[in-house]
Amino acid sequence: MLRLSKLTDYAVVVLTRLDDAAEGGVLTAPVLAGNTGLAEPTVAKVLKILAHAGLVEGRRGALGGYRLTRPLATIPLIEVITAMDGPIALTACVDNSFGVCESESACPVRGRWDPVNEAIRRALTGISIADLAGPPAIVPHPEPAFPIFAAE
Amino acid sequence: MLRLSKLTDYAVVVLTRLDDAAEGGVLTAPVLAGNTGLAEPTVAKVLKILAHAGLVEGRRGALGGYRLTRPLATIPLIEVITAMDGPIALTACVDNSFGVCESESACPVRGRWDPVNEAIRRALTGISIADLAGPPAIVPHPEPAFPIFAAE
DNA sequence: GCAATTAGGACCTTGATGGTCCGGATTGCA
DNA sequence: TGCAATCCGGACCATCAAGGTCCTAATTGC
Repeated sequence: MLRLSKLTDYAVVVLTRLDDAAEGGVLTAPVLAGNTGLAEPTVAKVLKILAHAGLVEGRRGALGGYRLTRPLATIPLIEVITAMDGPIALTACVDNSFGVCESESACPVRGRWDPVNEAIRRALTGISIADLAGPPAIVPHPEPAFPIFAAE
Repeated sequence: MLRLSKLTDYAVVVLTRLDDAAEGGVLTAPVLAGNTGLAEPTVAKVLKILAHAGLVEGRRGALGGYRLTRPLATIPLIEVITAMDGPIALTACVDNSFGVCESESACPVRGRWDPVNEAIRRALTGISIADLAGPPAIVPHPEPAFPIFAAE
């Protein structure tokens, strides 16, 4: 299905809700769970991963919570996907690990998936989380030119 | 990981190998299995799905086999992915089926994934199977302009 | 009639994903 | 100083779809 994980979907929702916090304020995992309608342990898991990626910042103790480290408009979608799902890699043969594919010698598309991955990577880089959460009006993207096969 | 299924990967390999057949000739599943290094039942499965999608044509009986219905250059990658994996849909909330998501009322990104799916869809439409199997030299794509957020 | 081949589907196994839970560390407050 | 709230890190298990195999028809050529 070429789908991304639910955790990534949750992450986008949580990030947009986290944006509702007052300036400099923090939101706790239970509060975010309530706001999003997601289960609290799940939200906590998402926040931990996002914190590990540096997208959010956790503060412990009483009056602790999470807050964004950057405005949503400066967070490209691919960064969230990479944080939650790992690097974009449509197939297993994208890395240069030889010897793992038994069809290696006969495979005619070996190494050819890279441009595809790159094309998708660029598409996801050009969309910010703010674009997903923003007002209904679509904001034209500042980088309209999009050559699929750039010079390698 | 944002990966597509192995079957799709196999499909691309099989299609490129199928292109080796002589003009008008056919290749049988066992032969293709030998050429690709994949298991014969797996190749047969892939071919059946591709035949159902109209990308290849099967001929039964003795001297039967499969052949391409179109040149590889005219088959966009997305067509193979759609045939093998189903339609591109990064998240479950892309269709307009209301009432299935318990967080529906609180979800701030509802319906906002469509542009993302569309962006990826375009990226994959601009790449043909021939591009994946072709010579190392990258062929510049005839449709370089790629507005992420087109007017809706 | 027989062999070769595709067509269609059932079946089982395996791995990743989704989701939950627990103990420990940190912080603020009484 | 003790306590409560909260994040942090990881382990754990259930579920589900993907991967892969196999079997039985249907078709075709010799």
